[in-house]
Amino acid sequence: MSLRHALLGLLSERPASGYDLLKLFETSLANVWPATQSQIYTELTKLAGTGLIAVTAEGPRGRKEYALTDEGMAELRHWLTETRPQRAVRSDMMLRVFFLGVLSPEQARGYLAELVDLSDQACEDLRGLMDSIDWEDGNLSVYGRMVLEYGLRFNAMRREWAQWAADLID
Amino acid sequence: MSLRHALLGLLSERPASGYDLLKLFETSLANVWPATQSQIYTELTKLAGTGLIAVTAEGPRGRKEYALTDEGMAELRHWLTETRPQRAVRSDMMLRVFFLGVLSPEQARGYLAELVDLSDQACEDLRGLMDSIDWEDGNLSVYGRMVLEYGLRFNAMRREWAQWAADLID
DNA sequence: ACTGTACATTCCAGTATTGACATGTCACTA
DNA sequence: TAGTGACATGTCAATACTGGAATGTACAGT
Repeated sequence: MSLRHALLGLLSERPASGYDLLKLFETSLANVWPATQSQIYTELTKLAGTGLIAVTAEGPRGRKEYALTDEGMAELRHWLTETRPQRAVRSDMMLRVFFLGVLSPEQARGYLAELVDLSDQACEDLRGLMDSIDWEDGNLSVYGRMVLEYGLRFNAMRREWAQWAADLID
Repeated sequence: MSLRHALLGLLSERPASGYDLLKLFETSLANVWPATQSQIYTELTKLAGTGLIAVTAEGPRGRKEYALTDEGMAELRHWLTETRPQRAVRSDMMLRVFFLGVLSPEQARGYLAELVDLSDQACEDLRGLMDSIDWEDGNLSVYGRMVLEYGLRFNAMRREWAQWAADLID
């Protein structure tokens, strides 16, 4: 159900088309809630159907600009304040670690070394993102930056952990 | 596709019934790849259909014990060595942070304070889990412990971050 | 005038996941 | 012996997600 709220959240900042939202997902939200193009367009149609958002303008190439309605804003606030976040986080990466025992120690170490590289790469990407973003925006800018910091800390933590774990195999 | 491999991984340690696997998911795997009962039984049937696992014994109450076949083991190894883990991690919790701007600073701070508590709680739960597990087992024990350590570090990191973020709002 | 690229949307089949409901057995104990 | 709780599986409808195909428009540069 979070995709719905992710869209409401983005639209709370400013009106946007499906295409705009897709780009926003690719940059800012990709690291916390990835979504595909088909999913976004489908959900926008549903959201418009239930009145949480509305088409406020039409542009070239069939562009439809959506904006949050009062009901949509109410739903967004309700989600943020009245519902508890899910504790469960799925991690393919960590799931694999459980079963490294079926591989040789060398292979297991190799996997963990890969995680180190991957975390480094992710950190670098986030830093690139940080530089590329126009930080003059509204609320999303302040809180988006917070999430970015989280990403950096998270990857640093994972890097250290993978290093530690790889050393442990010896 | 990871549930399939999670099951293969657990069965690589020892044969087990759907019920056993369900319990294993509830404890060890709940934090990296949650799965429901219906999903597990459905997947076991499919896996048995494709020959990656096989029923090796039947017990009371219709209990069916599954074991990994050679093909299943090959598939598990293939997954671990030949396929890249997904970088994307969905986090409801962090998604919300993006949109805290629609709330008052007090409410936003409240949410972050909740994350601090939640992380503390998670740490405590993991420590409880650590004490309750029989660490004399095979491979799963070694690598399961690694994942547990990851959980502890992860929650500690998140705690610090949430604290930092809450302070930032002032 | 042509061409490539970015813009922009819709639809679909297949798979994964959720959250029930339904059914029955076995062991223990009050 | 009646009841409870743990054991054990199967099924279903609804929703979420993936990955791709199909279609077409506007614009900038050559």
